[in-house]
Amino acid sequence: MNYWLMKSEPNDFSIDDLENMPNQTEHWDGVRNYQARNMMRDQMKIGDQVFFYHSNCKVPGIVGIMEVVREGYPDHTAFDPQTKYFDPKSDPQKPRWMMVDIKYIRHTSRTISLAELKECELLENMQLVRKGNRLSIMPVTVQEWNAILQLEK
DNA sequence: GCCAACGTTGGC
DNA sequence: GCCAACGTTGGC
Repeated sequence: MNYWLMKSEPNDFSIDDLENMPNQTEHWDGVRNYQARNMMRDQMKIGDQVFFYHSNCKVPGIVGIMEVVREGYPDHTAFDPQTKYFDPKSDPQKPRWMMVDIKYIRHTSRTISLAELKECELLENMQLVRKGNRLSIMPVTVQEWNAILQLEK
């Protein structure tokens, strides 16, 4: 099993929104970055555990845990001119963008802030805390995963 | 709102 | 294939 972290702007889609979805499950649409796309297409497997991260907000940080429940398939929002994620270059016969389905597991007991993650020595090599990191999906090692769960307590 | 970092686009 | 221009991300 693999571990991941996925970012979302809470104004757009928050951990509470996910919890309130039917079956507490939603497709992770709108990713328009090839590296992130490749991870969803090739590496994310059913049962993988994922941190939900709130970005671009007052206190950026980890707010919950979720699980992959459907593996990579075409992101249909790329085909719909009505959505802000429309991409005319994505052909339904040959989709450019992919997504996975994610199911809510729980909120963390509190927001584990980016500032706190940056202070943790065990996490100093984590992609998230590196300067200039802009990937919205990234792998988390088992050591990092466990270190973050320790921080939560 | 600013701006650094980074990805993408497109002319050549 | 290079690289300047441009757009986006996201912390602060």
